[in-house]
Amino acid sequence: MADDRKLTPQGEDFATWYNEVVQRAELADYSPVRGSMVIRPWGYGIWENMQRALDAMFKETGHENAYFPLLIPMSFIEKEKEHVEGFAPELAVVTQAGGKELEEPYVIRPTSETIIYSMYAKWVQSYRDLPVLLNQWANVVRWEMRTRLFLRTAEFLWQEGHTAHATAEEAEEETLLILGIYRKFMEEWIGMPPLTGLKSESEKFAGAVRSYCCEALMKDNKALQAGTSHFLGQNFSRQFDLKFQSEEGQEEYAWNTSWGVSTRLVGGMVMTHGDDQGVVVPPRLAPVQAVIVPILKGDDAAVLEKTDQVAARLKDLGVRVKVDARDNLNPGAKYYEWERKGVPFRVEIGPKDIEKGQLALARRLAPEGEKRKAFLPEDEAIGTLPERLEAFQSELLEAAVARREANTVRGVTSVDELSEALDSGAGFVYTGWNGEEAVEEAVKERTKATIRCLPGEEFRSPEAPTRCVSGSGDSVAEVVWARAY
RNA sequence: CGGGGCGUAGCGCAGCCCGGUUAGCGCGCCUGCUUUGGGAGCAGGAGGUCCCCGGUUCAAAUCCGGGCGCCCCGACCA
Repeated sequence: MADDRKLTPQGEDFATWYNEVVQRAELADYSPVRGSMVIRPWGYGIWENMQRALDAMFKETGHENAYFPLLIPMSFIEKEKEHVEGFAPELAVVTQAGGKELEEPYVIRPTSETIIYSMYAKWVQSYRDLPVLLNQWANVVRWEMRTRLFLRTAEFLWQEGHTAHATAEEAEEETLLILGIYRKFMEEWIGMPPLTGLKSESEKFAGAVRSYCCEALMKDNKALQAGTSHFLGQNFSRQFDLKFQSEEGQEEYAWNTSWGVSTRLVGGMVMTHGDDQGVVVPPRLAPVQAVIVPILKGDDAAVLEKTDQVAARLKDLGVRVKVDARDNLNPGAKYYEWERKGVPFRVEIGPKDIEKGQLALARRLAPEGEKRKAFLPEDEAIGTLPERLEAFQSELLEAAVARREANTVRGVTSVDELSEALDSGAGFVYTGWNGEEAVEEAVKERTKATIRCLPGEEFRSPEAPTRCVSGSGDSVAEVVWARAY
């Protein structure tokens, strides 16, 4: 159980650090299935807390959960041209069942637009049936060439929202509503502040008219696409005959949106806050917010009794606590283990503390120059823990925002300058763009960076760029470049 | 799919080039005792299809052929 090796430092090899920390913090492990991982209880607990928070936000805004089949008829996927082109290379297909060849193969869903809109077509006749606002929590399979724990796995867990509306304006509004929810969730729960904006034509979802996205900057200065919200127009409704009769009696195709975030967010959390000691889990997501370690030296019964008392009092205050009373590990070994897993606070209780009516309270991270561990009067330590957890939560967000800003370069006007900025460690680089795909390709070829998004208004530079970074043509939009996961 | 690396006890590795006893080491695990405020100590013990299939040989972890999987770089990819 004890694991006394140090992690590969982030600065030495970030990718190796990531693989080690995910496994050794017991977030996930490799499985016998190629490219598929097992999400272990610690990682799954974090995902469950993400789910709970997001689910509540979806429901507050009028969405309901439903569930659609895992298997989708091949012909459904093939109906929308760009959709099938986008997903064909990574489909897993079922051709046999019940010992017989199937008449029509089934695809294991890579995403569910097709089967969901085919059902909406049955349920919607009138504008009075709109909007339809459904979400499903599900697993999907995409046969990726190269997989990485949480970031890109062949099978992953996600939520996918699918809505149908009577007007384009309403659908667009929905797309942006969800983008806002994603952003709020990432900031307030993960402490991972994303840039939000629009995808370029080449990066948008296969089958969408427009894709909005959340792009977060990881500690190695690579961008992670953390969530997307798509305006699908009538692309799918036309293929699946999703029509309704309008108030004026006209037959019209519905307007759709789809949006999703996945277990990739757990990887984003790791790469946003983790350090050389391990993962750091934001308090709101932590399955255990405070671990209590009893220091046993002879007077065990008294210490264990006090430990249980403190645990009960913290639980009453709404703190998720765990008592680690294992007797085969030294306290130090437990500290390292819980720090690697990223528990925000640790409480130590020993005979000396009982004598003095105090507790030792240690933070997973402390602000510059502050000690991580403090001895506090028992009542104070317990009573202030909820607010300390909230403070910890906001400090994580503040640190992540500061890191993003420190690694952002604006006003870049040439590809040379862009390339130089990226090579000297910049994360997000802002430039002008003439809207041509050829520029994206040329820059990608040279720098490995892609347009992560056309940033939303509040992220744009005070002065809009006038010329394209390529040097040819006026800028039609400011864009953000980064090397991405 | 191209290039590179790797696969030997739960984990990390040595042994392989140059075939030859019961296949080793560290950590972990089990039992006991002593410990416990930053990765405990001693003693005893358990644990192996040497990734898989085939070939060469009196004899294969080791040599040869094929396959599978993992990691890194690239290509590909919401």
